[in-house]
Amino acid sequence: MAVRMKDIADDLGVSLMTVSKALRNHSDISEKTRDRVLKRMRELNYQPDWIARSMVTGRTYLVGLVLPDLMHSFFAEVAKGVARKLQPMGYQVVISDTEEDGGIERRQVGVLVNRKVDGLIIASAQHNGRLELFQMLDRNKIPYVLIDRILPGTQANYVGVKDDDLGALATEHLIAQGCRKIAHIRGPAVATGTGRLRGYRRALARHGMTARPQHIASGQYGDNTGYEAMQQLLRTSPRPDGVFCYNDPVAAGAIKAILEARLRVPEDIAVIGAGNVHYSDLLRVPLSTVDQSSTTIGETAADLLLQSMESKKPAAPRRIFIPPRLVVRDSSRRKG
Amino acid sequence: MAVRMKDIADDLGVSLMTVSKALRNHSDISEKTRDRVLKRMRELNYQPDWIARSMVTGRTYLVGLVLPDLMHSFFAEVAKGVARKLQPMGYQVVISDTEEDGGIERRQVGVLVNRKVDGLIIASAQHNGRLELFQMLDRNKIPYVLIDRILPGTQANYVGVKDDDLGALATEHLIAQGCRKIAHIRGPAVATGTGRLRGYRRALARHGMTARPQHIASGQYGDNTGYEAMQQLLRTSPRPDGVFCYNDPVAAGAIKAILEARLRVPEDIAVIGAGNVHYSDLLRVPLSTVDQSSTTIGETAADLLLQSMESKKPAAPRRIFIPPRLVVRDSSRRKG
DNA sequence: ACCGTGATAGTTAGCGGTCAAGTTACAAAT
DNA sequence: ATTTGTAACTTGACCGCTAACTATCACGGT
Repeated sequence: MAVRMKDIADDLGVSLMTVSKALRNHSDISEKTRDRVLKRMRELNYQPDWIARSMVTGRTYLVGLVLPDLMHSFFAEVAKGVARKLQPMGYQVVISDTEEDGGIERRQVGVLVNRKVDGLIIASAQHNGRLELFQMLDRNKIPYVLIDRILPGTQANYVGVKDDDLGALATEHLIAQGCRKIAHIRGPAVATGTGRLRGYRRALARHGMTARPQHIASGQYGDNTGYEAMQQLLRTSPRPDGVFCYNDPVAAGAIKAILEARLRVPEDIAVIGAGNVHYSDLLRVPLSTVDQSSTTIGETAADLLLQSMESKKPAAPRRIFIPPRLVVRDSSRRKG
Repeated sequence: MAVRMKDIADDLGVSLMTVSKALRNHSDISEKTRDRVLKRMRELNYQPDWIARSMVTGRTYLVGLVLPDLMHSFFAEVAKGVARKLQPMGYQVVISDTEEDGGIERRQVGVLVNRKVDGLIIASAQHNGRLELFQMLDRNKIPYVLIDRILPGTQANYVGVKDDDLGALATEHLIAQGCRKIAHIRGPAVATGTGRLRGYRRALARHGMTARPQHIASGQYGDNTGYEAMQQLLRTSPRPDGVFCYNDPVAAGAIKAILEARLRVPEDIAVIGAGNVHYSDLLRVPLSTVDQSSTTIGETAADLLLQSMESKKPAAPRRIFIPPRLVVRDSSRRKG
């Protein structure tokens, strides 16, 4: 069916090997022959067979991208960044949505490994057994880069924001806007959630305040976390005058609750989220947020992975932190 | 390094072929031998080498998913649906973001084809040369399913909503809510955009109205299409009392413009979008919309592709239309 | 006793490439 | 004239697996 090297070789009366070498610019082919070969390849529209090549070289030019949830816009953006960086280098991205399930994650990584992907980029779901999973990768010498969720206690390539800093940045901003009773709607007890909480506390401490326990709401109530957690916060006393929300969807829910209670944003309560999802400024009250440069994270992770894959000797793992960036919109901007 | 069939064969004193057959439940292996083989496989944690297998069978168990924009939540949801359906069947999804660029699309499809993916799911960006692209697929006998954007004038598997119906459904709803001067903010001049416009016109016609030319705004002004197009509509006379927007982000922008003009939604102007993006009800005015069951589209496309891939004889192409579903929220709900 | 048959296992050839070790032919060095 | 060198190709062997034959053996029918 398709054109093979052999066809070209027979066609030109040279050996298969000559064709193979010519294609890969091997030094011991004369310019004349190489040109003949390349010309004929173009004429016949020869496409090298990746599979056959993989078989002998062991490289697949496939990269696995393992994400907890494609629909979460943060991960979608990361995916975009990764793809944009890798495709021009001849790599294809195999995607895997683990639905935040550790079991699926382990299984999928396993599948990808025995598909012999050249490398992996993983935003790992929380689960015990993560450690072994990554040790397995180390043993098999498969380069990988973790993103977003760091795995404490291991050395591994990592790209993400420092969640502490993110939390601190957001909280500092609220303080600068004059808020003095700042609440936090926290995220799940994974790295990201606890880091942001820690940053929140740190910022308060720096200004001689402490977080009132009743002002830290955790919202594991399902999908409209933000809405419900905020309702709960509104009943506390003193009533908060600023809220730092774990992420933008939560913040959107919080705003909804505040407005429903006939309070104003930001005059009565200033709100800031995190993630800078792209619809943030389409909300009725455009949402202040902390941008974590999702696409950049993806691109950077891809770069890091490329280095690990191309270099023969395993380089020392690196951790790259993208600085969080404040995006002030109406939900936290107090004039004067 | 890894365990191969040969290792198991030698280990057990049988031939390689026996192992191969045992693994695949070939009928001419005795139960006893098969069990011995499988047992040893488990003990040694044998993982078949997909590449080697592909090499001889010609099947890769890879499916290409070609999308114009991963960050668009519709496509992200589709991707999720596709992955969810395909992964359990042993297929992996190779993703490709074409950034709405026909050139990239063609190139990527090419790459995927010579990677020998078993099938493709494509939401094609608009460009001339599409036809040839799909003819190429036909020639190479690669099963594929188009989604969202149909390609007129060809026979091909397709899954999506009928955009006419979607437009009509939205418009009928506005009419039912008492709107009499209904405007439309239209999308780009591709299948989706024109279909929805056609549906809008059809619904109006059915009720003896016609679309006033000034009430059809096209908003190619960049990213806040909806906002700007709505401002323009607000200056027309008669002022519309209902707007059907091409999609939800546009609708969100439109609402913003309306509220800024100190008008009320839905009392003064009712608004409906399309797509039911997941943040629609986080907006200040929860947005009415037409759901196109993105995940279902993905799953259905995957099913259809599975059929084409598994059956040897190429089945007649099918077009599956998912009925659009009205989701009424506050932005269009008029009491009484 | 002969042969056909069904159940089980083994052999032979690749699939389309690449790698490493030959083989030429011809020019320069001894 | 013989050796040596080198540029330019060619020759197997092999990557891990499967398809399509071929071989072996026990058993029953005639």
